[in-house]
Amino acid sequence: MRSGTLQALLWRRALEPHLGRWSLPGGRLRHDEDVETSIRRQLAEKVDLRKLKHVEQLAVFSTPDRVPGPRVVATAFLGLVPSDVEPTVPEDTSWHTVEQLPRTAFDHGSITLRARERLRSKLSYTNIGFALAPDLFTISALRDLYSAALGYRVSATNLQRVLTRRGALATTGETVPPGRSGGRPAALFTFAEHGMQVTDPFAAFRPPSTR
Amino acid sequence: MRSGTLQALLWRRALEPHLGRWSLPGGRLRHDEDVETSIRRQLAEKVDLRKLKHVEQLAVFSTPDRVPGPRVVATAFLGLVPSDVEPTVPEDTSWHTVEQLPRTAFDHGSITLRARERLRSKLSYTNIGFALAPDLFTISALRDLYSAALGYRVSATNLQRVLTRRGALATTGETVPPGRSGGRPAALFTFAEHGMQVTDPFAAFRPPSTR
DNA sequence: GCAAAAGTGTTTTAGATACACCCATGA
DNA sequence: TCATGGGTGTATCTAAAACACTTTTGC
Repeated sequence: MRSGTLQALLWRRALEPHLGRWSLPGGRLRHDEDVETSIRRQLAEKVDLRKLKHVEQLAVFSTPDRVPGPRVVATAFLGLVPSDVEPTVPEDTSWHTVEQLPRTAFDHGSITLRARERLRSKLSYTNIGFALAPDLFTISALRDLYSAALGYRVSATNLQRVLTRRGALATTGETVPPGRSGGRPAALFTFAEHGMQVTDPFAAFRPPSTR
Repeated sequence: MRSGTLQALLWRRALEPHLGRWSLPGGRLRHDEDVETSIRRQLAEKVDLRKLKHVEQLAVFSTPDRVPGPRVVATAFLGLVPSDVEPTVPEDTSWHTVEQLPRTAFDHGSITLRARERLRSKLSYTNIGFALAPDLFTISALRDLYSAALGYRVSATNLQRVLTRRGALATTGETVPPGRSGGRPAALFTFAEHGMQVTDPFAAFRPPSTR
């Protein structure tokens, strides 16, 4: 994610079919690796992306004709990279705003939209923001990340309170000086846990309280 | 599900490896079908189960040594059958309480537990109860189903209110006479929608209200 | 009449939103 | 001293849980 929008990393296909179209990075599963190891390897080898803070399975896409030629079953993943990773990606690879994806190869467009959907729901009931944010961040920076991912303006006030009440945020004591236009220095926060945790397990039907 | 517990349909393996152990029904994917079509076909052919009210992907299990011999990648599903389906299953197939599963083949025990986890969360924020209940049911019958699936006693009062407020329940006007021990006749309800719907989309971070 | 089961009314609690206000800084 | 952005205090809203109470039946 960069510049206030949610972005997906795509690369241009160098082979038929769908030569020249944008596609999600990936490749064949080896016999000695599981699917998560495989996708991490592919991202490292093919697009030099090693700093994923979170990787999770999305779904299997298996319609027989989803790819021309011999049948290909794909396990799709959602992988998240913090907003401060250097954007150096290889030639023929680039980040694309999810709101206006280019024409993609195969079903990669709908896979991307499903990934966004998954991210959006997890932002609500987990601490998954840790995977989008740098290690240290101000609340307004975090607000921008959440707003971009969710597609609507999030209130910084409430974001801070909700995440704090849930124990997801930790204060560092450090601050950042204001810009030219002034304003109070912003405090720097961290996520308390690294690794996804469900922070709001019972949206309803909670077990009876034990008091 | 039957008799107040959550149950899984397992069949005894007739072949090595793990001959005689209980395993989840399934089989190889054909070239002309997607994974959901495939699992529905296997359930129909192998264990004569055709009345699934809901089927959804769980996850891919792909650890290289999860099955002895040549590598097998499995796409696991959660499939739900209403409580009133006749329990006629073939020889060597039977329903097992998930709380005390027998020794299973391969990783089928952990797959089953993951399925239960998925079901439990979806009971909270969707109308997925429709897939566990008969077409017509009393609130106390529904309460028993929810209680068995969730593993704790659900209040009939609050269950009715929550599902009603969310628009998931519909009244039918019909009632059921009480048993020998008396009591007020119970009203029969239906689920308003057949097909899973998210009924509580925003556990948090709802978009600003448009008023 | 009384026990049993179903269902409703009402209070309480918890987690979130909304919004007014105070704080710390640059120019 | 004033505009600006950061942060807190407090009221309000909403969904759910908790529980007292009423309804309708069998015996």
